[in-house]
Amino acid sequence: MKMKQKANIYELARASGFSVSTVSKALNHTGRISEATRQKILKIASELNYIPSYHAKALSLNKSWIIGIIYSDNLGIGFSHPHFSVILEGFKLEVEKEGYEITFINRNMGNRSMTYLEFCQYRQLEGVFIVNYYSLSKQVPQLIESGIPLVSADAGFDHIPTVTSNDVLGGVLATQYLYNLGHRKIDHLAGPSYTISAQHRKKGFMQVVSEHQDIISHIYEANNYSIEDGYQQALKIIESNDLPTAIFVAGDWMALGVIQALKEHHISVPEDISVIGYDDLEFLKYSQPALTTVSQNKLEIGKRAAQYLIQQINGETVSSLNVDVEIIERDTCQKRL
Amino acid sequence: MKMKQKANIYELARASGFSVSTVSKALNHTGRISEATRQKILKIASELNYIPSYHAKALSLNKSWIIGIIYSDNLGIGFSHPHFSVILEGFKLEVEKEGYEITFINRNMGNRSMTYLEFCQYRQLEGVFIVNYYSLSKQVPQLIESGIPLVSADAGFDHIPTVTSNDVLGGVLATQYLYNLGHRKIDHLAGPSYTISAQHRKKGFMQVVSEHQDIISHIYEANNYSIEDGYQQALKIIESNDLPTAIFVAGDWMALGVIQALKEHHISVPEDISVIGYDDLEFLKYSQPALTTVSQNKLEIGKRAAQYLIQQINGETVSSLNVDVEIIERDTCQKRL
DNA sequence: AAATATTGGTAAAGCGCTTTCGCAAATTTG
DNA sequence: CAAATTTGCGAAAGCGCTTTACCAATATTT
Repeated sequence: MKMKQKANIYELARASGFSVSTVSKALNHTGRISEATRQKILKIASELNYIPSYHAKALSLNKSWIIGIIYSDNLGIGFSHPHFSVILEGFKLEVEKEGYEITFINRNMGNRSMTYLEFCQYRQLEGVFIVNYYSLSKQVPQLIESGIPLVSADAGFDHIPTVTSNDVLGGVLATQYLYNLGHRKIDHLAGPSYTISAQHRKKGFMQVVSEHQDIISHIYEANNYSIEDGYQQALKIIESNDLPTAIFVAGDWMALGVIQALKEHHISVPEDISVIGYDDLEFLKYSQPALTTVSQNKLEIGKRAAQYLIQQINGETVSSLNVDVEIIERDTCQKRL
Repeated sequence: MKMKQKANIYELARASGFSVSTVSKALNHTGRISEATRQKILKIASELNYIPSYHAKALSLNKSWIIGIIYSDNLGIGFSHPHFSVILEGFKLEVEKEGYEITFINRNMGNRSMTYLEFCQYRQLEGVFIVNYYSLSKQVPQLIESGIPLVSADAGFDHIPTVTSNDVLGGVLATQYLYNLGHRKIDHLAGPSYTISAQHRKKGFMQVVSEHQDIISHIYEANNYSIEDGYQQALKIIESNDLPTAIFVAGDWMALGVIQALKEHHISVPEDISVIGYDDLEFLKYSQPALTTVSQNKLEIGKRAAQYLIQQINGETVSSLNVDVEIIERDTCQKRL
């Protein structure tokens, strides 16, 4: 077979007998040309196996169709992060629908090392999605200032449209759920107070508590969302000698630790104590007993973030958004008579 | 501040008094120019906040510095895949070290829908990393034929350099481990036979069995690697009324199902039966009891795949590679006296 | 000191595409 | 049927960078 590899627009022009500009118009469905010549050119293009050059297009049009991703992973687990990786997945699916690609913003490409902003300029990115950020996010203010469209899925910067779970609602729902099951002694194991999410979940909890005079509650606070911390804090609850009948734990990992600690002290879940977690980590539906939890709609968060970013790229203004959460009823909560 | 946004090479030329070609040489450290003028130009470049244009560079140099990723996810879990997402992470880290970016090959960009190959040509990709593939991989042969550098982390195509775990070794190690613990009645729950990995693990198992006359074994086979299938197959083992003292399960998910089934039949792990899994899924170190398993070095697989691909991009020829696996001793296996 | 080699720099073409502007031919209007 | 409009197409400049080929000015060799 004689496929002329990588024909360009000039060859199409020669082969078709039309000019380069006419060919361009035919391929892009722009400008004024007759349908007849358009079809002729298209036919030849397909015969010659024509594929346009992205680089030339991008240079000429000054548009990259690429969105930058800031995915700072200081846990060292990268794509495996059970929360943010799903959000990123939702984001990717949505932007691809609109014809955009994603690329990871990386501060040290090859030899040269760049700032976030420099990379954006270098690659002419259309916008940036900040999935999450940690220490190396000092460069974010510079991005904001530059005026490039931004959206985030991690609370923290006030000046960026942010799409996150409605964690206050989550706290409310979880607590109400336990209350409606008949629980009146409900403890809350909060996440680390320096995280916005932990603050909000706690706020939701306290809101429900204040609405019901008959709830007796204690609040404990972990240093991070780890299984280990959940375990340690549960020990405190046990030592307090004032066991609740239910615990709202601000994270699934911690909930796992809590359940383990209870088990070791022969306190059974859910018979003695009901436990509800938060996050709905994929694999915990298989834990024993399967964890009841508050599910964040991660795919939806990613999707909405994508829409918000694209709207900004198109010149619209957007604000922040809280995505609803829902209770996933499984086996770690029980009616209290 | 008067930052002239987006100065280009022409402005550098005018500002410095040199020609465009000289400026280009200064910036890229190529050609023959004096160190003095080079410094002058560099100084001006930094003053003017110069950032080159990727598109112009790529068009001119005919080099994109971008590697395509085929990550067909028919499980619908995308980045969260516990095996392949880690491999991808390792790959990404390694190629970024060498100055490459990754992008996801996507067959329907915006309106136009492209084949894998068309996308590669459109974006002038340097090479392609096939992380895994499923149904829509029919286009892969076309890629192979095109001669673009390829590497895969999923066995299946003979004509692509592939980096995978040494699953035969894994089967051998797991079985030997049980044997050395004193087990002589060892069953194997194999993965679905249409997967290469399952075949290899089983092969390793059978190899050790054939080396020891005193091993009594049965082999069961699941339809997929799911927890559910593990559960079902375990029931068969239990019904057989010829319980082994140890089971080598070809996947962690299945192992979870197996343990659950045993538990429900009051057969305790590891006291009555030892169980060893395969994969070392991140979160299973927290299962109860913590699963002993064969760990695949996923980051290493990704890293080596990256190196192999870059070597091909640089014109070298590479073959396939098996990365070593290792036993992770935890709590589901026990000495048999 | 003449012949040769090296150095420092530039002009210009090329990478592949888009788009404005202009012009002739075809079509519509009054 | 002349005038005004619309249609179909092409020439050429522009996007921002690299690189070859060439030239003049130095430096090095006999």
